[in-house]
Amino acid sequence: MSEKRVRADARRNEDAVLEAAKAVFASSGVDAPVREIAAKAGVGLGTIYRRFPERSDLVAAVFRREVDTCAAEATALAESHPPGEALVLWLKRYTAFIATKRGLAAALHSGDPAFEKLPGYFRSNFEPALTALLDAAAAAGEVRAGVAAYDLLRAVGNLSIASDEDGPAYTAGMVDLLIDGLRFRAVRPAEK
Amino acid sequence: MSEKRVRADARRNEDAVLEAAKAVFASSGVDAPVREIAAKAGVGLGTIYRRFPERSDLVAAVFRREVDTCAAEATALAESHPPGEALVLWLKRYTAFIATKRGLAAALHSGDPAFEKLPGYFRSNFEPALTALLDAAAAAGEVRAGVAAYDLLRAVGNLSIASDEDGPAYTAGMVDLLIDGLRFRAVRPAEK
DNA sequence: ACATAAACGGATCAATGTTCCGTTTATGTC
DNA sequence: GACATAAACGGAACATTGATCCGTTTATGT
Repeated sequence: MSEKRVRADARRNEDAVLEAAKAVFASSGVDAPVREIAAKAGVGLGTIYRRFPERSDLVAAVFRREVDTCAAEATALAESHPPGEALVLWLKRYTAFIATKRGLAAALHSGDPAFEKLPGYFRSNFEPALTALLDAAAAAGEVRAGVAAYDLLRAVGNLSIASDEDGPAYTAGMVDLLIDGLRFRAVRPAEK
Repeated sequence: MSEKRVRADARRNEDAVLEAAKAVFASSGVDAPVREIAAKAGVGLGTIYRRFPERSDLVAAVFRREVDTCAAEATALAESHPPGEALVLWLKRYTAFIATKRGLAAALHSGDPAFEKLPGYFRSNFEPALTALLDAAAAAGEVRAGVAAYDLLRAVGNLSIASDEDGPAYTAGMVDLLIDGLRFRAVRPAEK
């Protein structure tokens, strides 16, 4: 079923709203009022609600957009870095992404139907991205083979669950350890 | 500094409010409106806000009360069951407690200052309770020694993070496995 | 240039968190 | 038991926010 063409001003406003929402969530938290987002985007409330029927739909859209951006960065890194380096850089990027999702995570587990498809979206975007990086790095002999992307994604997610203020340093240190664990027992091509 | 005596009707209403809040959170979710809680408790809105300056203070109070109840059950179980059995029963009770805190967990991670002392309250109540049960069970040779209560509490918490509808069954099964892991390599007193 | 439909935006409404203050009641003293 | 007093009560009112509605504006196709 062909999608009805969307006007240019509608596309422009949608982008503005998503950018504004991202910035407002970062500065005022994921519970910041829609009026603040509208003011920052320079649009009316009706403009936001015409495109996002409920506030949670807007939150979910921001999340999906950031998943898209982070997943796309895997391809970009693979094109400009050696396999092992690309993998490490992306895992650090992903860890940073998870860190900024703390407040969003609370909303995600609120039971709101708008969020129920997000875990799947998350997985269907990140898993292929990381699998590609892992395969390339393993083929280059820079990491061991046989590590499932999903397991790594969950591991970083779990390691990011920290209850003290030293959380970020702890998480970064543990992710470094994880990466070194990947390197250990890598099989160099010439050794095969 | 001596605490000013609180009137009997004030104490009665506070209990009524906390009981009502617990029931309303269970039936309507942790975001249920204060008006619903007031109606169920049979008090006015001013009565709630006089004792709990903000809604999040009420949520935190409900949580502390349930932590108190669950922790106290450890002592009660120890008095009426053999050590190993008391340990198992309490771990299951604790698992059930964690399960009912899903919605509350979202609120807890919202960044609200009312909740920032709760992890400490949680830990300072549950850790001694579980340590006592573990020590008694180890002394009876029913479980291995050397397992930190805090590690177990966190493990059950982490195992309770499930993203599908089979979560409860999965969690129960994994907690059973954990308990069996405790039993394995228990040192019977006569074998020492 | 014009017709038309998509998009806009902000006033308005409903719901909820929170405050305020006149009224009620528990408690201590005589 | 009467009385004074202060603690507690409760619901109307206020502020804020999610969401809706409809007159106006603007993008787009002919």
